[in-house]
Amino acid sequence: MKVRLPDGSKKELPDGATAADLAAAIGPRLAAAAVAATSDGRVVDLSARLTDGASVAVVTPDSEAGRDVLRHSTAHVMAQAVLRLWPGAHFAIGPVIADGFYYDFELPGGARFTDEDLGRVEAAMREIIAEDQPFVRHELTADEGLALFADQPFKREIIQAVTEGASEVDAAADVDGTEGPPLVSTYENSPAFTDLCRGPHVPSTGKLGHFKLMRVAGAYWRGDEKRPQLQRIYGTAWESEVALEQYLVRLDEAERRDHRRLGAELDLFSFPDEIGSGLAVFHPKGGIVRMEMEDYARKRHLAAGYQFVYSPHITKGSLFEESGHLEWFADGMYPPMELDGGTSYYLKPMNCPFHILVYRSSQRSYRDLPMRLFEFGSVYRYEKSGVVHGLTRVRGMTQDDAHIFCGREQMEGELDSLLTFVLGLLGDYGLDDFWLELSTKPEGKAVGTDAEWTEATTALRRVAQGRGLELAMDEGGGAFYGPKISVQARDAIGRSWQLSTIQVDFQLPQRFGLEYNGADNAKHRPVMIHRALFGSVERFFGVLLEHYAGNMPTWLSPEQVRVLPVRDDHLAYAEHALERFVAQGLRAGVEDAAEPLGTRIRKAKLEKIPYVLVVGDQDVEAGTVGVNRRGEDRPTRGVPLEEAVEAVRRDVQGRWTSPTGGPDAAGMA
RNA sequence: GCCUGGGUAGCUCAGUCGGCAGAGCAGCGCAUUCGUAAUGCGCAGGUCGUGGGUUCGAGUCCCACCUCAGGCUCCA
Repeated sequence: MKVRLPDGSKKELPDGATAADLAAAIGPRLAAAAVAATSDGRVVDLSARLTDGASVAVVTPDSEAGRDVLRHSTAHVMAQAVLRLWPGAHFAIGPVIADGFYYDFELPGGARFTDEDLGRVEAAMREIIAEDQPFVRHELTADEGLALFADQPFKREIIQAVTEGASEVDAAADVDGTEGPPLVSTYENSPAFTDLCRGPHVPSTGKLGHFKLMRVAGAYWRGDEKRPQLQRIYGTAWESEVALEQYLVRLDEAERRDHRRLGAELDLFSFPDEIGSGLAVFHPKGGIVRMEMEDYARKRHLAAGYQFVYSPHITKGSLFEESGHLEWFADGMYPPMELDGGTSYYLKPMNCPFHILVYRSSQRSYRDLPMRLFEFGSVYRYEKSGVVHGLTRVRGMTQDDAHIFCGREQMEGELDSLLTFVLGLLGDYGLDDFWLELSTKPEGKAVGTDAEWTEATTALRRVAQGRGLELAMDEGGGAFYGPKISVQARDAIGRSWQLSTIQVDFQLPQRFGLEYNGADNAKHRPVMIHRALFGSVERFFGVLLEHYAGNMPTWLSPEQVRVLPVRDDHLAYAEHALERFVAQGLRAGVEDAAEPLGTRIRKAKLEKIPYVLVVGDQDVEAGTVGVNRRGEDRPTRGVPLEEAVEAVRRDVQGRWTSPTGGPDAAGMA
């Protein structure tokens, strides 16, 4: 028989040859490295028989597919190790995830994993790997499978779900697509361990070894809060010790960028216990960053035709009854404050009802539309205690929130210009790698007719597609009142953050009976678009901080320039220089020579100040400064003072994100 | 809310068997006046997350709560 190789060539093999035979026929080094193969795009075991005419490729561990196989096989070895250490444990599923894998278990007697257990499990895994056990695939009927896993309830549940053709396809099992009784596949490592699995796997455990168990966690069976909570171990596995090491370094880098750590180090914000979980205070330096962020957004919104409104933090419950929030969002709200007359007041979780009341405060004409009402609105949401996380998930936040009221026929155009506005604005903050996600009607938790949902969803989809950006579907992920597009941004180290959301809403205008007089002198109902570009100011702050690793662009930096006199007899000149920067509206400071120059430079660098200027005898003489820019190795001496002022001014005015503030400089301490 | 691990000086952390509360950095004082990432000496700083309990004696053992981290679930 003949098979086609990736380079287009054909290879003649004896009938019945396996993928391993193919690798061996190509070369001994490939055969030794091979962990799996692909046949017509499907990843298969090396032991799989090839079919005549198939397009095949050998999979090595240094590819995405290869690492997946490695990780999946390592997960099996971990399960085997856990079952060896905890006889009678039940094991559930063990899929591959980004950069690693996990496996869920139920330990006998309700036991839990502790961090110390990770070392024991790792040691047992290394034994299994040293034993070089083969992964042997078997195919069984469902009944045989149920018998084999008689004492493994989770495996039995998977077999039942999969063979009944349930739509929830599970990664842990495989159904033979052909006629006859449904088959499931298993992999046997040793007489002591067989796992239900779709595969494929490396040929034997000896191919594994560059792994590390990362942490233990609880996880609900099938992600359902109402089902038993299982014990999960997360691990990572790589093709080589070097690759594993590089991954761990990458984790360290992410940790160095952690906005919670940077927030404390740079004295930007904190979460005092005295206030409560998920409630931040911004310190003076963080306050400047935030003020600049907000001021620029205000300017852009004004220019884009938004009108500014303000609304209170609390309201009578009747408003949230009218809006439907008490019916649909009560779980996310703080409990009511009961006042004298028995009236309940609530902290607002959203701004929309207030903006609606502004709209409804007088008669509206088609000439008023689209009406775009903007507010930095602080809202409070009662998040479950386990979910608060730094600035990205808080209980009190400020949204850069606006509601656009427009005619139905204006909707699509408005959405389109809105998306342009969003991407442009985010770009000015230095984010420029986006993808979109379209969230559709949530089942059983939505208001409105199917026709309305379809109309809104279609409009959003058309606008999103018109952008040519990657578009992912989030079926059932919409809010109860309408579908949405969320704009996801990738940061400097490739992580995605959900930022902007744009939601269409036919419901609230209806609930609140909103109207406008059309050109036809008839009453019409406006459409409402909810949108927040930062998502929340707090989250966006955190995202920018991580994106820049604390090296905020100069225009956002709390202190843009620090002037250091070499000796105190240069102090007067340093202060003169300072005045020149301050006169241009720049944020600058001077530190006198009480400490050695090297120490003061180090302090300024650790504070990530974009421009450190040193002035000494020569500068006083010549009217110059020595410029030490963030992200550059060596300073530039003898720059005329006014030239330096102008350079910083241009940096700020242009909102440069590179090189001094951008990701290019992000690696600098 | 659930699972695992934490909370000791402003920060990072040590604290053995239950027996006087420790270090580095930061801060303050004095000296030092220096050309590009840590000058020296000294001083001060703590209700060991909070509240109960066990004990002659608790940072250490037990219980409850608060809070943080990593997950699950959820979401801007």
